[in-house]
Amino acid sequence: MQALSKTNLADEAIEAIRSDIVGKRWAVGDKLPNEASLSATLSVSRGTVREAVRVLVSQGYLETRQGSGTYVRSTSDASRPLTMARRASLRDQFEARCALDVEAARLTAMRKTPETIAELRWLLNERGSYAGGDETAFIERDLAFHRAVIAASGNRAMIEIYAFFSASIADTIAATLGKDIPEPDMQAHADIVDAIDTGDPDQADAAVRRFMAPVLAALDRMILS
Amino acid sequence: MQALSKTNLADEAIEAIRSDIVGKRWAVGDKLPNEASLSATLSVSRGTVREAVRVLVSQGYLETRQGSGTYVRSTSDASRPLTMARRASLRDQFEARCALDVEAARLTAMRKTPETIAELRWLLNERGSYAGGDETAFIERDLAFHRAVIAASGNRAMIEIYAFFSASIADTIAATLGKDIPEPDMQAHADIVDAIDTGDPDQADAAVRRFMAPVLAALDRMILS
DNA sequence: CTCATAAAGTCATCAGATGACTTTATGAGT
DNA sequence: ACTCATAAAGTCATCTGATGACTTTATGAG
Repeated sequence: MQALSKTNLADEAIEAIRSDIVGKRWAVGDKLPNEASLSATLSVSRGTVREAVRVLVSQGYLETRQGSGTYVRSTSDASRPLTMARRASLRDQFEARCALDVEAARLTAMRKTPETIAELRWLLNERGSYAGGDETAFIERDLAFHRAVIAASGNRAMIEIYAFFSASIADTIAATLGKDIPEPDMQAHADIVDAIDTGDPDQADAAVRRFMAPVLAALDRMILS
Repeated sequence: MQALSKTNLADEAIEAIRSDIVGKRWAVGDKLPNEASLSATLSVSRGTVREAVRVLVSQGYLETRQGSGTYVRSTSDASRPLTMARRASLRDQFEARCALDVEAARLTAMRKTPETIAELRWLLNERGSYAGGDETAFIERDLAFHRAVIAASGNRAMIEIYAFFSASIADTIAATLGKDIPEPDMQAHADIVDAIDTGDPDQADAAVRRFMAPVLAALDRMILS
């Protein structure tokens, strides 16, 4: 597909072996070639082969038995996609989170109740505007509002995936860059609630897109610079 | 949880480092001691340290930057949301997948190239219509088309999450009910490609929604009955 | 004070060697 | 012919040392 990400030898070895496993070249229970053979086949050192094998063991694909060999334990790993998603770029993760924001807002608009709207307005009021002080707490209040919008959609799958991206994005931001990312103001937030309150999915959709556009644009500028 | 077999230095190193991470001895973004130091601290060789670190990287806890060091990326268990999302209802999972379909189609419409469109049309032709025979192979071809639409968006996070839901949905369907879910026909698929080809995100969005509506409606009837 | 360059620090990878454990081959004893 | 202890071979586990690639920091000329 696209291989623009600089890849190291061990990761290539992991993918090479994994593809042979999921491609059913070896069945469950089969014994892999020994480390020396794999080393020669993949044109990497034995140490690199061992790193690759150990990762695949930790992911449940393989099992090693000292003195005996390495065996296929499973040909699939359900946790892989999320692990990979977590390694995607900040831009991509944010874009995915936006997708959930938009679609959840549509659902919420269709399924809203007066109580839902009241709770959202209350959370938004609690959030307030940032005026110095404990930034972590403010971010948590902000996130609580967004989570509530998703939660109001009633879709548990979206709720969990959204939480996944929120945490992953927070990690990435904390680890890589300062927060030069614009924080939409009170009015932008209130617009979302109002749009949901109309009960029209298209209005909710549009409100969230307007909300997110400047943030995504800022991320693009960061990448280009 | 962990077996009592202590027969493995690398696993002990993994647990030692992981416990220091989740125990907040190092915060997110912190730099770990270099490989030589870890090697001395844990009383294992550098190669063993590297195996341990690589496993933790694959699990999302750490991140290594050649020439710079090894950094804490997350202190939380990344697999929890996954487990919860898998437990969501089939309806919710499908709805989440639709959200990705819609948003990815928008992105693809904006970023498409002639090659992209050509590949999509080729895949759709390969898919053909189901006319009896190997149903598994047909489903795989159908999925390949949908995956290609997502892949063309260029968003790696969405690609992986989509794969996650696809697999999870397939599991759920196989485990619980037969396939009384309607399969959109050739024309519905072709409409999506055409809409993407216009380059207009709104048209792509609408095409996917038209595509998905009957499927979601069928799921709703199932739940109500 | 700026900025190109050198130096130091760190991960990536390789090669070779030894030890531990498992499996298989061997052969004496019955 | 069979049994079974033992040797031999095969394989993973681990260590040591070295080289290359990349990043960060220190240096010094202008």
